[in-house]
Amino acid sequence: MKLSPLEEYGLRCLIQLARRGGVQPVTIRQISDGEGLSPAYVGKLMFLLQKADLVRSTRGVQGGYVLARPAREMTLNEVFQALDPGALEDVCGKFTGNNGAACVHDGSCSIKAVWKGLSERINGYLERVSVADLAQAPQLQEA
Amino acid sequence: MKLSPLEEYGLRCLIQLARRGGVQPVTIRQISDGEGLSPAYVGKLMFLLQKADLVRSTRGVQGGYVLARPAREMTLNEVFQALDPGALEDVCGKFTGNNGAACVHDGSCSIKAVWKGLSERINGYLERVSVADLAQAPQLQEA
DNA sequence: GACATACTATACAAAAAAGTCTTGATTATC
DNA sequence: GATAATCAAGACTTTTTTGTATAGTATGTC
Repeated sequence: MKLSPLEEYGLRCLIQLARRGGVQPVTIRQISDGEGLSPAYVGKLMFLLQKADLVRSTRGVQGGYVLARPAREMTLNEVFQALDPGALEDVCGKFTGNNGAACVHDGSCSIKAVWKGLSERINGYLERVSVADLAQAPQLQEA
Repeated sequence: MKLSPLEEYGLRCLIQLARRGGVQPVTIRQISDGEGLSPAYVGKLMFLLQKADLVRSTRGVQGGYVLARPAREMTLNEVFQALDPGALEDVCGKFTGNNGAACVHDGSCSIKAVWKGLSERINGYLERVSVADLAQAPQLQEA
């Protein structure tokens, strides 16, 4: 039950974009300097975020990245989904044990029900927190 | 934002113990057969669960494992903590980037506040679900 | 239109985690 | 008290994930 590095760092990059927040694109170099990450790694993160339509890129000399939408309308749920696809989903499909393709609990699977309830809770919380919340306040959000 | 295999499988083993629930110890072989896992792997899981005082073992011929406490008093929070220590904690200590030992956001770290809020939410939910809830009902718990 | 800047995409290496194996210790039964 | 059953603990291998490197494409400026 934890955040992956991709989720953590990707989120930070988005927050930095939101903070610099102008119309002027922010370059990978600027982001990587600001966050203490390698340019190559930031490139990969931005690639993932762009595929999920969270950032928009401009190439060439004055190029860089801007948020694709206002930070206020960008939820943590979307962000994590983009950076670690299929995380909170399909538990019974992933963990099947060695008995073959099907879950040994097939039919009366209680784990599935619990996990569903749990993931709904978590996603519910993540949907109520926007990137703007994080970008603006150093204080705890009581969303 | 996902469960690790250890958390998933370890939880299942506990549920199985709760279901068989007698005074008679359940052997590793029985658990591994029931869950479709290798005996060696179940051994490792039970080792972790015992260190956390969630199960109690008896050696020798009629040995095996029993729950250390009633399943009703055993929360998912404890279980996950036992199987993946330090998961929902200390994010800023773990992900520091390349700028050295300290988080580049030191001082005005908004991520830390957010993550704190998030982990409190999740733990709050996990504390309200017991192993007994999962062992008994195939339906969704609205805890 | 050549060149430098900057993103795009994939292949590769390194690190972490998962899962297996082996050796050892303990206990009931005969 | 010898034997078979069963857990204990750590070393080892395999797989997955993370992070890096590299080759390629687009664009603004001179």
